Amino acid sequence: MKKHSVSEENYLKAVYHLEAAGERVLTNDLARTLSAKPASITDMVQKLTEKGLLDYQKYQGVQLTPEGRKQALSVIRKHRLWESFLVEKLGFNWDEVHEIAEELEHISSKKLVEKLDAFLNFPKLDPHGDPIPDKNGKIVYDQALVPLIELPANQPAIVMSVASQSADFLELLRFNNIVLGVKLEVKKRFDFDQSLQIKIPSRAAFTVSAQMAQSIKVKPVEI
Amino acid sequence: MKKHSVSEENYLKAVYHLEAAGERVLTNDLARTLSAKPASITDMVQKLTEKGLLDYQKYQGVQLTPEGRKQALSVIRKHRLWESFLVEKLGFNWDEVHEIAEELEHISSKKLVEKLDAFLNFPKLDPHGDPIPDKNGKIVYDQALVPLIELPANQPAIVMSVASQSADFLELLRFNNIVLGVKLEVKKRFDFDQSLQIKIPSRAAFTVSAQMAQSIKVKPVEI
DNA sequence: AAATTGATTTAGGTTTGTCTAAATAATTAT
DNA sequence: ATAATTATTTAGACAAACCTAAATCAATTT
Repeated sequence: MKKHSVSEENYLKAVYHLEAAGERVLTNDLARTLSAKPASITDMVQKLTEKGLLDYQKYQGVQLTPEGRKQALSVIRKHRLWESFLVEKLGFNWDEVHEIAEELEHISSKKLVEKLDAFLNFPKLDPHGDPIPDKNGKIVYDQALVPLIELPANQPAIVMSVASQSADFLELLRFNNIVLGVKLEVKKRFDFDQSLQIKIPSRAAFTVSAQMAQSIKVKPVEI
Repeated sequence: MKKHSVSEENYLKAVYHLEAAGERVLTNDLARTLSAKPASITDMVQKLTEKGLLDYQKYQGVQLTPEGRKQALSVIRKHRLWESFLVEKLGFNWDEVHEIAEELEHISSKKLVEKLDAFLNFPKLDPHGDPIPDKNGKIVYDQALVPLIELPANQPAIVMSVASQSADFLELLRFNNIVLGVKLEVKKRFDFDQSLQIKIPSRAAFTVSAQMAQSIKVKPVEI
C-alpha cells in the first residue's frame, strides 16, 4: 500500500462519487468534475489502470478496482473526519469546511487519522450528514433516507444529509435556515416546475426548487 | 500575497533556518538541507529571486527579502502550531510530530491557522520549546537560553528547548529521559572529548556528548 | 445506410521541479 | 603565484500533470 499523488487521489475520489450514480464512469464526466480537459483524463486513467487502481477500457469509461475503491474510501474518510474536526472543534460553519478539507484529506499519516478519529469520538456522520467510512473502508448508509423531492405531502421528516457541498447550494440552504436535524413537511407540489412548498414548525412556509429538493436527504418520521 | 508551491515554501523555510546561523546562505548548504542537487538549488533560487522573495547573487548565496521572510515565518508558524496540536490534543509524542507537521504546514487557509491558534489557547512555544511566531510574524526568543555545553558546572538549569528535530537526536533524548522542563546540573566536563556528566535530581548521573550538549538549550536558575 | 454530431483518444507541447554532466568561478594549498 | 580542490553555474534531459489541435470512434438523425 504505497502512497499516491494528490492528483491520483482526486481522480479516485471523483470516480468513486460518480460511480455511486450507477454504471461505468465516462471520460467527459470526470473532465467536468475534475475541471480538466478530456484528453488529460484519458492520460491519467491509463496511468491509474497500469497501477491497478482503475479498470479502463477505451471508449467505455472506467471502474474502480477493489484496491482503487479502498484508496478512494481512505481519502473520503479523511475528508469527512477533517470536516468534523473543523466544525466540532474549531467552530467553523458547515458551509466553509469543504475547501479546507480538500487539502487536509491528502495528509498521509495513518496514525494521525486514527488519533483524529479517537479525538472526535469516532463520529459516524460528517457535518453534512454523510457517513464516515471506518478504518477498513466500511461505510454504513442510512437506508431510510430519501431525497426531499420524493417525500409525500404532509409527511413529517427530518433533514439528515445534503448531497452537494457547492458554496451556492449551501448558501441557499442557509438563506432558508435549513440545517441538519430540522423537521419539515412538504405542503404542496407545483407540477409546472416540480418546486415544493415547505413548512418548518413555527416558521413561515417557503418554496424550494426541484433541484434543491433533489439534494436534500430526509428521513420520514412517524406522525 | 499570493500562494506558493510546497517546494517554494520549503526553500524559504530552509533559507530562514540557515540564515539564523549568520550571514548569506550558500547553494551547497541549501542543497544539503533540502536534499537536492546544487544545480537544482540554483534554478529555484533564481526563480524565487524573480518573485521578490529571495535576494540571490551569483556565487554569493542568498538572503531573504522582507516579503520572503514574512512567508517563511508564516510557514514556521503553521508548522509549530500543528506540532502543538498533535502533542496537546491528539496525544502524540514530541518526537513523532515533525514529519506530520511538514505536511500540515502547507495547508493554505489563513482562517484555519487563526482558529487553530485560538483552539490551542495561543501557545507561545511548540513542543520542542521553539517560539511560535504570531500572526504578524513577530517572534519572541528567550534571551536567557544557553546551549547546555556552555552551562557552568554545578549551575542548576531547566531544559527549555532543543535545536534539532532529527529522529536520532530525539531518540537519544528519550533514552536519557530528558524532557522539556526537567532540571539538571553539569557535574563534570571531560576535556578529552568535551563530553559532560549530567545530574538530574533523584536519578543516576549520566554522560552526554558535546554534540548532544550543543543542541540542548537550557535556562540557568537561581540556586 | 449515410451523414452529422458529440465523445474520446492520439500526438505533440508546456510548466514545474528535479536530475546529470560539463564548464567556470572561488578558495586553498603548495 | 600557480596549481589543485571545492563550490557553483550552465546546458540539456526527464517525469508528472496538465494543455490544444487533429484524428477517430460511437451514437443519432435523416
